[in-house]
Amino acid sequence: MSENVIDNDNVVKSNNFIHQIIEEEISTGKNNGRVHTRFPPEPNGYLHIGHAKSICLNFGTAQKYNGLTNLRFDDTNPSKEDTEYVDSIMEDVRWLGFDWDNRLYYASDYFDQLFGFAVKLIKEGKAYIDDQDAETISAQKGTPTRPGTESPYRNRTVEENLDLFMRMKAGEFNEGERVLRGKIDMTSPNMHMRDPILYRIMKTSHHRTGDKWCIYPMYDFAHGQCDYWEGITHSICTLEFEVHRPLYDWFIDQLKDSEYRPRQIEFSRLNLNYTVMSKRKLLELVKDGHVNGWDDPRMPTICGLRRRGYTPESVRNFAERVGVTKTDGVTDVALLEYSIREDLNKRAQRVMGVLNPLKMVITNYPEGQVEEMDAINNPEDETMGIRKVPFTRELYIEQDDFMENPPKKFFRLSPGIEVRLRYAYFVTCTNVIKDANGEIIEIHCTYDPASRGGNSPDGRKVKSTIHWVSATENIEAEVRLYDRLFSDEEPDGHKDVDFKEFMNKDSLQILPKCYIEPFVKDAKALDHFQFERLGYFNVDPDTTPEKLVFNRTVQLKDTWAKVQCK
RNA sequence: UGACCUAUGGUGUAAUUGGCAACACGUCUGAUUUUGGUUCAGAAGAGUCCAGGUUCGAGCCCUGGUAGGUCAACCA
Repeated sequence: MSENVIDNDNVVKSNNFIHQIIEEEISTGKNNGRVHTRFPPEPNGYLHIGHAKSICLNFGTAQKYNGLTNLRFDDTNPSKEDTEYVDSIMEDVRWLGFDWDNRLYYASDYFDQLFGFAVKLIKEGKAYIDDQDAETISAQKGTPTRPGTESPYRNRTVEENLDLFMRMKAGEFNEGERVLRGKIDMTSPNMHMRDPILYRIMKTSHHRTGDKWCIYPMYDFAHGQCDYWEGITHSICTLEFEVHRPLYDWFIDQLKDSEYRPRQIEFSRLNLNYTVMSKRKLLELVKDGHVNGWDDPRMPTICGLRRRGYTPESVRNFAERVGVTKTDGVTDVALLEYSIREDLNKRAQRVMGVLNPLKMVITNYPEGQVEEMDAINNPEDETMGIRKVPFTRELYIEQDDFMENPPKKFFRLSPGIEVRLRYAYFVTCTNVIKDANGEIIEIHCTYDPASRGGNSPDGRKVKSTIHWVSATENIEAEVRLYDRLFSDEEPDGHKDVDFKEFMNKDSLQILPKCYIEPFVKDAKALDHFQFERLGYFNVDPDTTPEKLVFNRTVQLKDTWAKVQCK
């Protein structure tokens, strides 16, 4: 990678600013040189490519410094969370290739300790019960430019606070009637320090603790403490938590009883052009049926990318290439596409498939004859060997590979022109058959028997090699072509226009009847292929024994398409 | 009238902590090619947000601006 510096000892060093901080700390012996990170999703939705960046950062950083990474579910708000999400998150992290070993935690594991810590703060006069409603408290908080004012309940006695807190826990009050607040500083320039709410009443059963609790800690009151109790050294999160850091540190100060101290470090979240990344918007796309679920191959979710045909390696490489900084920017999806092409080019089984069939009849080829042609499985990897492809008198070729009146730089088949059928023969177009409307329905060719395998003994050249599939010896398949979901580079970047206005109406194109060479007949869900000259495709899980379904992961680079545009 | 953060080719990042602004994607040439793919060779493209200052020397340090982001859920 670009940030890799190969020094004289030939050691590859990747250094983002977080790694630099860590190396500095290791050299000064902070936390005894220990590195322990965590990936802390809230189980309220599916993970997306932005989370993948965070996962790679957290797990990758720990790996680099011989440290550990915990998986921790930040489940402090039972009204939004569900085990459905817990399961999908674990699956996605594993799929990416990371392992939390036996270190699976939940913020809810710490509810008792958190409660105890709250009691301690109350006893020390650092927290109090506020009886006001949300609106009043909010109004008293002031604004970023105007200081807040103190709650009339701020100076209750410890005894009264303790009594009220116990009664909150016992369920004596209704939701919204009481909250526990930290007693910090209502005039702080940082809004988060203005007596933040620590606990609120929620009479909702929790997906793990059931009805044991009716008061739940807020994010700020849970996250740093969980870090502390787990021995986390580097609490890596996204930029919007920057202003929470003083509060994070304040709680750590109240907790700390040794030299050990976790440190929150913020980095900028990933943005991709032509896509939206917020959970809320992705949920909207799913709920309103704009896509077919969280794992729709057009979605930037990890499960969507997986179904689309992305590999864990490609996603990890992408994350590495994007880098880690504090500057917010927008990454070009072209980089993501490059990452998957790069990976699949080396690994994908090649196969011939015709998406938009045009029948070709080789008039001088014996009827009923079937020849087995040798085809290379992957030119990038000789060990993958060769396979046989059946060749017959009637074939399908791609509609785009024939033009009756070709423009200047069109190298493919047209009347009177000779091309190579890949791994088979040279053929020359002799006739074009049209229907009553003048539509081309079939083309006739003659072949040169001497060119078997694709080379003529007389050494003559052709300008083009096209792919083909036997019209009789093939597998029919449905192929789903995907394009970007949005036609605008930044669909959620317009103040007055809803992001859905920019949805690309042609983001999904279904080709119900394509022809693929017989090799794919036993392909299993998620298997990758390169359809030669077209792109990378994988088998969609919708595939049944009766019907094979492919997704186009990404097209091959297409310089001809560029030429045409000019 | 606030606090905090950020600013380097079209895009994402780097610059050994003060020493000729580098890499990748993208773009454009050319070569090779039984994939208009891959690979290979090469090119264009920034003088580092602006203005001062320190210095032999500043993307890095100092001063002052400008622009953008974040913060006013009993969300995370």
